[in-house]
Amino acid sequence: MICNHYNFVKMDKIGAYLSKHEIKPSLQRLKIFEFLYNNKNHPTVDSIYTALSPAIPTLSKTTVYNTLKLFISKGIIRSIHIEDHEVRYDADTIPHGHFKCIGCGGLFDFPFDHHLQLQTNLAGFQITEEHFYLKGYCKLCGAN
Amino acid sequence: MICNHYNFVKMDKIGAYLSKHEIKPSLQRLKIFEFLYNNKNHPTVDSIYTALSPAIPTLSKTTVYNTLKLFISKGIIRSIHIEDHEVRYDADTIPHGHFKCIGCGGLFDFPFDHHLQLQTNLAGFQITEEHFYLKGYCKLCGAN
DNA sequence: TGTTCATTTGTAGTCATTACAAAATTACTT
DNA sequence: AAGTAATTTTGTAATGACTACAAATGAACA
Ligand SMILES: [Mn+2]
Ligand SMILES: [Mn+2]
Ligand SMILES: [Zn+2]
Ligand SMILES: [Zn+2]
Repeated sequence: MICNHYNFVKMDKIGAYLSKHEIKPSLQRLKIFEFLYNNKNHPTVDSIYTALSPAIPTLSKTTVYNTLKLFISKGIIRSIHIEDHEVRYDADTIPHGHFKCIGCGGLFDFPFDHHLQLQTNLAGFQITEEHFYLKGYCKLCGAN
Repeated sequence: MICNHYNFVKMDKIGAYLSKHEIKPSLQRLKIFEFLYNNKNHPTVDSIYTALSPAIPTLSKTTVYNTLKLFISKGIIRSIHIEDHEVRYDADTIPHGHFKCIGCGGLFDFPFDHHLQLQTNLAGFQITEEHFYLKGYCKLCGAN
């Protein structure tokens, strides 16, 4: 159920990855990206902030917002908008689908062939992003 | 480019449509659904409110919010969350794709075969909704 | 060390949405 | 038709996620 498109070996590789994308690897940026990389359940701003606060006691929620916005502008993470009241983040930028469970709130990855859909009447349109997601009940929450 | 999945002939048919879905057809509800039905550009709460205010001078934005929420709970419209700062609404509930132009902000329909994707590793998951959308530049905004 | 620049932080402000209760409208009963 | 109850609409206040902004901190460099 989990996509593994990238292959960092160690924490210190993340610094090089950020640098390669013109992002100076400060402590906060390293930790935030590391958290996103290790937690493939698509965290929210709040869950990132709550998780990192103990390790970085001075961390500000504004920094989390700013850093995620920076990451998005550099193209190394994506934001996921499924519910109107929550934004979730994903360090996996290779196109894949998402399943949102309306029971437990879990957000799961699944692969899909993103070239199947393009045989549609969008001639002359320039596509830069594609998003595909499902909603329903996951295996554990199955309503029955 | 526009999907036409439903076939109301006249305004007064909308009352029956609402009733069939356990929605008492008040003036506000009729007008709001009619507007959504006639404007397939996926309006926002604000554009609905602004458009209907002249005809219904007493209209409250709260009523627009409440009515849209009611329509969604009864399953006759859908909300579309693509950007984090705007929610758009669609009276067409039959699965179809959306193309969001990052130039002009336009949101266009396109058909797609929603059964193509389901050959994926989601065994045991109950799917209740599927959403597929693209972002990029429309024919008019084409960046070149 | 001193100077400059980039990053982080806390606070104040914004804005879309919601909660809530009063007002208005509709439905029902006598 | 008048009275009563239920539903719907409306306006205002409150909420809460996100942003703007400027001070504080920290890194880079001479
Ligand atoms: Mn993902
Ligand atoms: Mn549509
Ligand atoms: Zn679940
Ligand atoms: Zn356009």
